[in-house]
Amino acid sequence: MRISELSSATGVTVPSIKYYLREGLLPQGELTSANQASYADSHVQRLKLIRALIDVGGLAVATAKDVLGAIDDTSLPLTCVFGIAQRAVSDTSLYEPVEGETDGTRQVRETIDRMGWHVSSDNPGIQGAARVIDTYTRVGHPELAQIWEGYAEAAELIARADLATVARNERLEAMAETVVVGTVLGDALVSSLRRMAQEHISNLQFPAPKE
Amino acid sequence: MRISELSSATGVTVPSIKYYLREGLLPQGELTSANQASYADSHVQRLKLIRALIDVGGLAVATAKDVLGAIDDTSLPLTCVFGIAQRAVSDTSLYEPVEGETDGTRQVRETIDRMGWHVSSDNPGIQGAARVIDTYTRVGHPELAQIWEGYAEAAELIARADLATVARNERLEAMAETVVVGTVLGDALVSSLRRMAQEHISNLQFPAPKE
DNA sequence: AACTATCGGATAGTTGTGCTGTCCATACCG
DNA sequence: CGGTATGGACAGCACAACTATCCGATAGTT
Repeated sequence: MRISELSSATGVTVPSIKYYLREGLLPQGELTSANQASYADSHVQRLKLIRALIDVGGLAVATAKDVLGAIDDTSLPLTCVFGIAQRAVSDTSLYEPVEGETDGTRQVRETIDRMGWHVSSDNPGIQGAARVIDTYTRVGHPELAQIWEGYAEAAELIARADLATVARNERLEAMAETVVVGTVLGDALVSSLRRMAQEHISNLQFPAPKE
Repeated sequence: MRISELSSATGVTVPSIKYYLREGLLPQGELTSANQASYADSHVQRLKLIRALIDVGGLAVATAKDVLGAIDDTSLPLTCVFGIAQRAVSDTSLYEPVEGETDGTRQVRETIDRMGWHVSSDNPGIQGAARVIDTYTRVGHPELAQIWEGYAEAAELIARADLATVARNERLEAMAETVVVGTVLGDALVSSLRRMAQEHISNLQFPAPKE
């Protein structure tokens, strides 16, 4: 398969494919001569995955490169892949360490205890959650900082579904990819479902007159 | 309060404040003469809100302008503000309409029915969820498309917590802002909690040897 | 009243990201 | 054998979000 066929098989333009090759997201094709290369089905799959991570998962190109590297490194244990995928979706200013002890970090620790969770202190979720809580108060909406109880229960349900799906996978070598795709795209799915549920519950609580 | 005081009160640089003024996110200060303006506490609050939406919520500047407009428009009913906030967080390629009937849209409709939700057909979550489902299959991980059951239950829990918090607000004129902040920042909070819960559940299912 | 720092407003420039376009020597295809 | 496609290098582009510079006016100190 040559580059133009790879392009038409995936809908990605040839210049973009060349860009991903340059950036190291897509492995080089097998060179058949000085300036001819052939691409396999695995390149089609990889390219679809790249676009999924970038377009649907919202990852930056450089971040996508990192998680693809984690998928390819078969020596990495699964928990490690999880961590890399988590850090990838968390690759925004949101997750930069909050300096020192804040109300947010305190509340997050309390909730972790209450839920009986066992979470390592470098989990990016801790920083992210603490920052959101602190922001709620900062913008003058401390009432939102109490929204926790429902969210934490829900997060545990989600994580159970996540792990059950990963465990159900029979092909062991595909599990790393499942973990990455599930973690990165799962956020978008949860948000989308939240939008729908919000409208439903909102209709129950504030019934609008039919137009 | 002059612009430099506004700057030091919020930690936002003077050029950035000028930029937000230009773009219409921050209302002009009251002109005391041809080239002197004074800013009030409301400007400090607004500026903090702007940075929260952009930095923590991840909104684009232009999108933040839209939701701020929705907060200010007191004639808008709350359900409308909800919709605008939802569309704001959904302002990525993820939510562009999927053309035609796909497996994803079919599965989303099924889930909506099963959950007994009442969701209008232009809810951005429908497009977003459908696209994620379709992407799961496209990248060769159809097993993830079954992750639904847990997610939908969890989304309903989250939405209940959201609505309960909004309803609990005593100041009616602040409810629109609560809705926006809760919707926009809530996604980040849910994702963060998901990261923590994932690590916890992952430790339960795949206990790692202590180093 | 002079002087200096700061102001608002306008405009231009910078940085980073994610492509896209052009070029060229080579290679395949009819 | 001639036209089209290829790989690779490099420059260019569009957009977003600032950031820097300049200007004449003004506020506050002296």
